[in-house]
This record gives sequence, C-alpha cells and structure tokens, in this order.
Amino acid sequence: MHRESALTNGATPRVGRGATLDAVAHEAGVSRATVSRVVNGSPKVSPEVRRQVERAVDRLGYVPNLAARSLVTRRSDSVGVVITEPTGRLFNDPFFPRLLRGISAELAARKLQLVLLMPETEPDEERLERYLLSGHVDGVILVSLHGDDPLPGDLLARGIPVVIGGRPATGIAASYVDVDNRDGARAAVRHLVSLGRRRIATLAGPLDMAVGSDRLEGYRDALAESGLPHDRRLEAHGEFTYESGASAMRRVIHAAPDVDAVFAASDLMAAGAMSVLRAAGRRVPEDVAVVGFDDSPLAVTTDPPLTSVRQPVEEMGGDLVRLLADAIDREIRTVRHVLLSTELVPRASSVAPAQSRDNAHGG
Amino acid sequence: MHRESALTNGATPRVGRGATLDAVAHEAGVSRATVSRVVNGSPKVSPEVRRQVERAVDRLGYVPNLAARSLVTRRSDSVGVVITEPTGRLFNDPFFPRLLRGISAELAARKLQLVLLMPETEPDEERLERYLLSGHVDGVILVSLHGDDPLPGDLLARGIPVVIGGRPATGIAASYVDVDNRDGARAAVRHLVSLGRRRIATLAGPLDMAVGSDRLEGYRDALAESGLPHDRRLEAHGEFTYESGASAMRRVIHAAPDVDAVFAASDLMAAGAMSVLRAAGRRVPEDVAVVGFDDSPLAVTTDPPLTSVRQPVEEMGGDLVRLLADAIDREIRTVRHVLLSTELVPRASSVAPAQSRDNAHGG
DNA sequence: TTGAAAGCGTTACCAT
DNA sequence: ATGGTAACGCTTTCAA
Repeated sequence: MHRESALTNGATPRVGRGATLDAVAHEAGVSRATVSRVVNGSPKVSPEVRRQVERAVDRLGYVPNLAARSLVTRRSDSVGVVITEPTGRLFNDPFFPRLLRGISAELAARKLQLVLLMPETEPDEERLERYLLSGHVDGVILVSLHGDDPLPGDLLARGIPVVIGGRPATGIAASYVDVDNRDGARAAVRHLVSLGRRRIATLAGPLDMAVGSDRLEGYRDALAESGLPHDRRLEAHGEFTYESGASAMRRVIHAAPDVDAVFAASDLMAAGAMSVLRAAGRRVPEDVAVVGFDDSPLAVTTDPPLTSVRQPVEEMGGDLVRLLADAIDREIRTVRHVLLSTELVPRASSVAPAQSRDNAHGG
Repeated sequence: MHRESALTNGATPRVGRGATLDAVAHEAGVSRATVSRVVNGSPKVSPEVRRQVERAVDRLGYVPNLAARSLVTRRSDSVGVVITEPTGRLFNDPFFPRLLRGISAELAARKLQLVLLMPETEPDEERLERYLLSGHVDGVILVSLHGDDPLPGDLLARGIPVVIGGRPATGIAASYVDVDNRDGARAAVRHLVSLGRRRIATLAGPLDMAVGSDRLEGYRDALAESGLPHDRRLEAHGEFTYESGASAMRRVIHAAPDVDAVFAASDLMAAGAMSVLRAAGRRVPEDVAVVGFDDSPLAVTTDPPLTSVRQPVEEMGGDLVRLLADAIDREIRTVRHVLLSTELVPRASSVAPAQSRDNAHGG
C-alpha cells in the first residue's frame, strides 16, 4: 500500500550501496589489503587485527561485491545448470525437482551460485551456447541431452568444465553421473523370479537412450542368470509414457497370453499396463505381478500400489556438483564416471502367483 | 579419455580471456567508448563506424565481461528465484518444473539470468537472506512462502523488488501473482451441480494457506448460488496429500453416507478419496462423482480418469517476471496483483448420477 | 604481519 | 558523433 517509504528515508543503508572494503578499512583503522585478507580467511593476519576487522565488518554490515571480486579473480563462482527436456520426464515425475534440490544443496555448501538455463527454442539454444562459452560460469552441468547435441563437445573444446547427468547416448568423452539402470532392472526381475514368476515380460523404453537400453539389458541379464528362456514375444517397447505402456501391454498379452509378470521401464508405463491388464480380466498382482521403475509418487497412488525401483536422484545431483567442483578447483580434466545404485521398493503389485498379501507402503 | 588436448594447444581462444573492449577498439580503429556505444546499441553512432565495430566484434569473437559491466552499472542482470518448499508440492506434481519453465522463458526474453535458490536448513536461509540483501540480484521471485516468513518484508524494507507466486497468507504489501483458486473451485462445483449432484462434499486443504481457504470459499459460493444447503458434515480437511484425502473421505462417508459427489482440493486428495470410495463399495462416477484440482499427470492415470481444474502455471511464471521487471526497470514500487483464471478439464470421474458415460482424455 | 599501488573490463561524463 | 578519462570495488604482487 504505502511502501514508498524505503525510497526516501535515509535510515536504512542506501540500497545497492553497501559498505565497501575501504569503509571497513577506515572503520578498523587498517588498510584495504588487510581487510581483504580477513574477509578471505588468509592466515597471515594477526589475531588482534583480525578481531578488529571482523567487528568493523559487523558494524557496517559489509558484504563483498561479487562483481568486483569476479572481475579480478576471473571466477564467477557460479555454475550453469542446463535442462533441455522436450516435455516428457520434466512434467511427469519429480525427477527434476529432486535433482535440482541435490545440486542446489551441494552448490550452497560450496558457496557457488546456481544459474538455471532452460532453453526452449532454437534461438534460445544459440544464446545459451554463447553465454556459456564466454566464461560467465565456472562450469556447466548438462542434464538431459538430446543424443546429438554439440553443446558438451563445444564446451569441452573450449576448456570449460562439464559434467553430464545420465550417461550420454553418444560416446562423448565427458564425465557423467548415472543411475545403475541395468543393475536396478536386474534386481527388479530377480525379485519377480524369486516370487515364482516364470513368464516375465518387459515393457522397455526407447533404445536410443541409455536409460532405455540399460534397463532392457538388465532384464535380459536376470532372465539368463535364472535359466529362463529369452522370448521375444515377452518384449515390447514404448516411450516411458502411460499410453505407450498400455499399448505395449496389449501387444504382450496378445503375443504371450501366458504372461505372469511384467517389468516396466517406468512407473508410468506400469500404470498403463495395469489398466490394460485389468481391462483384460487379469488380476494384479494375483494373475500378473507388476514392477515399475522410478518410484515416482504415482507408485503409491495406483491400485494396488506399485513395486518399483528407487533412484538416488538427490545424490546424483550432489555427485554432479562434486565432480564439477573438482574439475574447476583442481583443474582436473580427467574424465570420470559415477554409477549410483538403486533400491527395490516392494509394494502390493508384486506377490507370488495366485496368493494375495498386503504389503503396501514398502518404502 | 584423452581430453587434455584443449589445455595445451593454443589454437582456440584462450579460456576465460576473451577479447576486451580495448582489443575491439584497436581492431576497429576507434575508441573504447565508441565500441561500448555500439555494443549497447546507443543511437549516437554513425552507421559506418557501427559497421566497422561490428565486424571487429565478430572477428575477435568479443563478448562483454558481465562482471565489469555489473561493477559500474550496479546491476547484476539476474534475478533470484527462491523456492522454499518443505517437500510437499515440490515432489508430487509438476508445479515447479512448469513454473520454472515459465519464469525462465520470460527471463531469457529479457536477457536476465535466473539464479535458483532452494534453502533447506536454517543456516541456508540465513545465508540466503544475506545474499539477497546485498544486492547480488536485481530482484527476487518468492515462490512458496511459509506464512510467517520475514524474508519478503526484509527485502521490501531494503528497497529490493520482490514479487510473490501465490497469494501470501499474511497480508504483506507485496505484489503477487496467483491462480484464481476460488473461481476454479466454483467452476468445479457448478459442474457437479449441473450434472444433477445434490449432496456435494469437499475435501479441503489446510486453511492457513490461501490456496486452501480460497478453494473452500469457492465451494461454498457455488453451493450458495445453487440454493444447496450448507452442511458441515460435507466438509472435511486434509493437507493436499493422498493419505489425507483418503482419511477425509472416510470421515465424510461416515458423517454423510448420502454423499453423491466430491470436490477435492487437489488431485492427490481426489485419488485417495477414490480408493476409499471403491473400498466402501461406491462406484465412481456412477454413485459418487469426483473432481480434483491441479490437473496433474495423475489425473490421467487414475481409474477412471479424473476431472480436474487446470491452472496456467507457465503463464504465472511469465507474469511474475513481468511484474518484477517493471519494478526493476521503471522503479515501480506500486503493489500489484494478478489473478489467473483456471479451466475445468472434464474426464470420466464426473458424470450424471446412475448413468455411465465414456469421457476420458478430456484435455 | 601490514600497506601502497597497480590493475581487472566496463560505463558514463565531459570535452571536442 | 567521437575520444579521453575517471570511477566501480576488489585482489594481489611487491616493499617495508
């Protein structure tokens, strides 16, 4: 209502004009250099002087001007986080919020700023590339790359530290952090085997993405090690979506009516599959056990609740930052890879055949 | 693998040492001042000189040093986006990704950077406040405020432009953008009335949040204007979660067994309600029609798909930026409020009593 | 251990 | 229309 006050009265420190290093130096009766040393925690300052300066800093409410500092140190103390996602995963499970939280926490602990970049259009991407290439950030985290994106290569070529979230489809020589999708899938299918299921189908994701093919490999691994036959009729493909899961399930039921379990590459696909199974008169979990992947909130709201594979997404964010910070601070250009392990969260959608059990809220 | 190359060869422009204004001036045979004018699009430059400078800029791949610019202009050309969400909404529907997308797009169009801040701990919040108060950003977007957060007040008192996403619970004199929750709720309940439902319950959200109370008000509005009696037994409360929706539904069934429709304050609550209704032997939508709020992805995966109220979240992000940019550029300190209208998305969960219809995928 | 002074790359004012 | 020249606030040698 009447918020203009702050503009005219001079009581509060003038906006955007905090105390400078010089002011603190005067107040403490020392030189700018000394204040700078104190502020930056240099050991070469006598305890008494340090105390005096610290008091002056407090009295004046001094805060360093980052622009000035950045100008001389040639560091921005900020990292760019680039999220290029058409729309899919972005809006269907809380992957990005969780990842950002993980990244943000680790960045904050290192006093680094998070500059978020979400290009949508082609011009956006060009401006983005120019921005990143001109050294406005100390490093870049790339999150969901299109397969053929030239960005990581360009950045690397310019010597800008880059880490990638999720194994890139192309074999670019960049550091990345990924979830061990293959192992997660293996665990999910082993679980179904241990339940006594023998005709286990998979609804796989797109094979041109590492997540897609890795989860399929894991499925095949588990079948092989259990001595179960590899049957193409039990494999169908989709794009991680509800609709594609439903239609893949229809195909499987048609090709292999004796299916008694389903491992879906995403919870969304699993949900689609469950609705088709029900429509086809199969009971879940009695007739067909179902396991998903992602452990999204959806897994708790389906009926029955969905057994799923949980990924340490926040941790992935933290590791991305650690890798990047190493590259920045220690000028490490070695390519490193981190693989994070998953956790199977059993819920009511997967039990032994023809015998129900109540097992909700497994996580 | 062998990525060290970029470090030693001198072919590419040296990292972090782009051409300076001075270099361009030399190359173009003019003064720094002139180059600066060209770069900043000043009209007071002759066409020929402008062309020469532009060519020099291209040749040298000149990009302005933001730190240097910022140091003299006292502008950071960046805005802080603060998301303080315990965990609730953050992880259960794609509200934040959508909002960030909207914010990011509008910011990019104005060449402003998005600095994302997600404080988790108490110390985090203190550092956050110091950071924002020391003028490192030109303005701040606050997204999901706790009721008693002192942050907006502190920022405003220091003359830092602030806009808030979602009407703040306390009546602080700050600009905000909100969804017209009351009107959305009204539309949802009118829809149920028009279907012929007469015993319409609501599962409300927490009343200490504007979203919660607004949606409840809307429900009451619609009942009143339809001449339907106000019956406390038809009102139950929860916290927007699945579990709380389920338990609220249980209470309603118990207190008012003749309930024939439910308006839930969130899709999650609606999903919880549907599972309870089914367990109680009520058919959805035949016996009880259900409408949710948010139009989250969940609404499409429930069985039956859920009628819901869609909010223009991206648009909200855009408006937040517009308001903020006005405050920054034109030094407008006037408090302004924007209310965004919602849209009812009919799906199969709400039909006329005792008569089924197939109406999925209404969006 | 402390201080003086030289930049860092821009912008903006004042002449011309 | 163009150029010279102070700032802007900080870090970092180099001396003392």
